[in-house]
Amino acid sequence: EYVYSALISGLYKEAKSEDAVKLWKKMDEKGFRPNTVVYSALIDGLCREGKPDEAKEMLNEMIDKGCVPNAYTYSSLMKGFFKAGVSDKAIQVWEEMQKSNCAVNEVCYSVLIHGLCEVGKLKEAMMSWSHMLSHGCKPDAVAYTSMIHGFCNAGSINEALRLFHEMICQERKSKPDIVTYNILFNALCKQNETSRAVDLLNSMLDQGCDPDVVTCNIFLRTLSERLDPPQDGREFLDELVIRLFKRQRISGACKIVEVMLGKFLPPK
RNA sequence: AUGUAAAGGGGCU
Repeated sequence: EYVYSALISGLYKEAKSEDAVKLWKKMDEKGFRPNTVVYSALIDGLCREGKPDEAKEMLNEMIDKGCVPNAYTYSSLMKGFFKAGVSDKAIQVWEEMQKSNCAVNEVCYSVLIHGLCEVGKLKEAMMSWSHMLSHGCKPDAVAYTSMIHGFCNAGSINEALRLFHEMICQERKSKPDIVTYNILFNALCKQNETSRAVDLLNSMLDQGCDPDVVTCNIFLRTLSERLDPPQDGREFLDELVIRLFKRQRISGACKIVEVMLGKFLPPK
């Protein structure tokens, strides 16, 4: 099981689906009975390939054979249908999971909330958020960030910030990370609230979170598009490097220097 | 304590 699941998953991720299917057939010929993990790897692979309907058939097959789908299986399938633009079927999978005895976790909720937000169903996403809380499932950083992203895209930055402040007080697995911050930077910059974005950047540095290449791109873009006269961002990044260095954040500073070199913005 | 076969979030394109 361990080898087959790892191979199938890896082959699909490298876009070698023919090889994955060959392996699956070979496994079958050998009379090997795949378990939940192996089925889940195949279902996830089919979804990545854009074939969620085939993946759904495999779900039915595994159930017929007495194999019990779990949160991995259902979350992959939901994501697959969302990715294919068939959110109705994704929701059907969600409902099927609810009817099963499967323990729903924060990953399932993240996939659902992300998918709903992506098709503009913010209300439904918020209902899923409440559902998660009322069922005793604690949102982790990804779940929070998915909901925050949904609020930002709907223009509800204040709602997004309310969740963000909630995250700050949580335990480690629910603390905001660089992805959370980048989503907020992007939303604030796009609403011409650059100074609030810079304030948030400062508090991020205080929290011990290092900026990355996406952070740089977000700020460089606003500096060149929203500023009169436009800036190339070199000074901004130079200052960032210095501030990281002063805080002994050597690897964080190096990351920014690498970004600068990659953009032909020579650091001072 | 953490990690140890399969699933989830960010900018530009």
